[in-house]
Amino acid sequence: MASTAIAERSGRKAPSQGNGSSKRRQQILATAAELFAEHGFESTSVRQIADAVEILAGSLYHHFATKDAMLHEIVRAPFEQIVVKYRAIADLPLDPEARLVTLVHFRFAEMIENWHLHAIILQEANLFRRRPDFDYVQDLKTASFEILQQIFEDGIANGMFRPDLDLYLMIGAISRLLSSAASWFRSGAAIHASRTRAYAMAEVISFNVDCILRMVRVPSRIEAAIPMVTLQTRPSGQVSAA
Amino acid sequence: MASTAIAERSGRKAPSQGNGSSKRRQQILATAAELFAEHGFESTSVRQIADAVEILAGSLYHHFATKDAMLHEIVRAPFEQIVVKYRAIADLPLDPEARLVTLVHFRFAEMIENWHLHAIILQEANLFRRRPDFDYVQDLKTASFEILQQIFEDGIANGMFRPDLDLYLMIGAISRLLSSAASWFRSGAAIHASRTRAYAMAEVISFNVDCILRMVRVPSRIEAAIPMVTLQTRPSGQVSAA
DNA sequence: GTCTATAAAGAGATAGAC
DNA sequence: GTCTATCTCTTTATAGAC
Repeated sequence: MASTAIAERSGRKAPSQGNGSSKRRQQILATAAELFAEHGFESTSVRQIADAVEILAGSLYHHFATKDAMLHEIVRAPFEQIVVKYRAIADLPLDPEARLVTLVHFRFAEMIENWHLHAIILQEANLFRRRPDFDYVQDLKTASFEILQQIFEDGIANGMFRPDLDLYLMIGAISRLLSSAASWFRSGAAIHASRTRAYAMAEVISFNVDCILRMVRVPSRIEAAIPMVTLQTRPSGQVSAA
Repeated sequence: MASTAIAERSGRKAPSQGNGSSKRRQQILATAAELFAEHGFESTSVRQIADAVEILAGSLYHHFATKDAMLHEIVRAPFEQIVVKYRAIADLPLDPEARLVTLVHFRFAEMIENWHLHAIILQEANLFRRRPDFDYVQDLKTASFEILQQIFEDGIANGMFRPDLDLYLMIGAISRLLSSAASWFRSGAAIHASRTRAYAMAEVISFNVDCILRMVRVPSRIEAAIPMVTLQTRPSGQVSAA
């Protein structure tokens, strides 16, 4: 029923919009995501996107109903899938600290990999807050907050993390620390760090893990070894600890 | 010589542009800053600014040569003055940790106070990187980096801070932590933190100071008392420790 | 200093030929 | 699935009356 209603709404003669993923569609979306991330959604014109994929502006409307629809397609499903992966990691059979470290590793690497998406989520936060049709973005952010919350509650319960932690502030701080660090790394500042040297991603991740653990560990564990983690991602998309 | 050249360049008949600060000019700039911070520079039209100050769009060009000129006036001088104040605090006759804590307090409060400016600096980072006429923004960021660097070098030298600190990474992390925390606080999330309760600014600052000190202190000082700081700002703009 | 009026370019989107 | 052509609205900016 729902799908019938959607099909009726999405196009009079339904060209190829809304559903499948022809190569062309995916290429256009990837290019649009890149431009949105670089210049902002509202400052990117459909003409710029069209030029970049060597098509005429009008022809884009064969693939997508509106510019907004492109943004939805870039953000919604991919973000949902990412949160699913976060949850899988948080559910691994490891102690809370190891789960935290694994999640931090994964989140950072994942943000670099899907940089365009995360840059858009970060930069267009105002837009998403204003527009009700993007409410799902906030919902997904809340979901990933709660994933970290569970880890911290476990860690406090078993004495690894400080019992006086304000979880709301701490989780927010860690999330922002990570995404701003990824943003910094992606901007190339890590490489052209002219003042000293270049930084590899693993090094930046280790630095951030170290910072985070110093913030959350009980004082007696402040110098404990940092858990090593290797993640295995199966072809199915499932993750497991190595 | 330079000022003559600028006067010649800035306008044929030089209305009231470039120099003084009539009330009207300041009102327009304040409104523009608000809109730029909220919606982004490129997404804000001169018409929106004009509407907000109840004037016609064309009339704005009596006050400012271009939309870009407005942005320069909003960012340049104010940011320069802020960095001057950062430096004054870093030069106070206190031990390095007290100077760090004082600077963090001041920076956070100042970011909330001049929120529009900081939001613009944060959000339009891409724009400022692309456009050579905004190079001074990067220069000022570098200057405030070096102010923190001096404090950390002193703190490592006298044994208060970890000698294994990577200053480049740590200063970047702290700067981003603070500005993202201020952004979060300003967004109202601190008040509508529906899940638990509201947070006062002093509380958020204390939390961040605590996090920062845990990251930088030598392990033996991890639970040392946190220096209390009260800043006095004289009418002249000079600051001193109370 | 603000208005009216308008230029010139660019925006998002549509219709219909091929 | 892409093109040509075009509509309508909005953009930054200017000229000149008041």
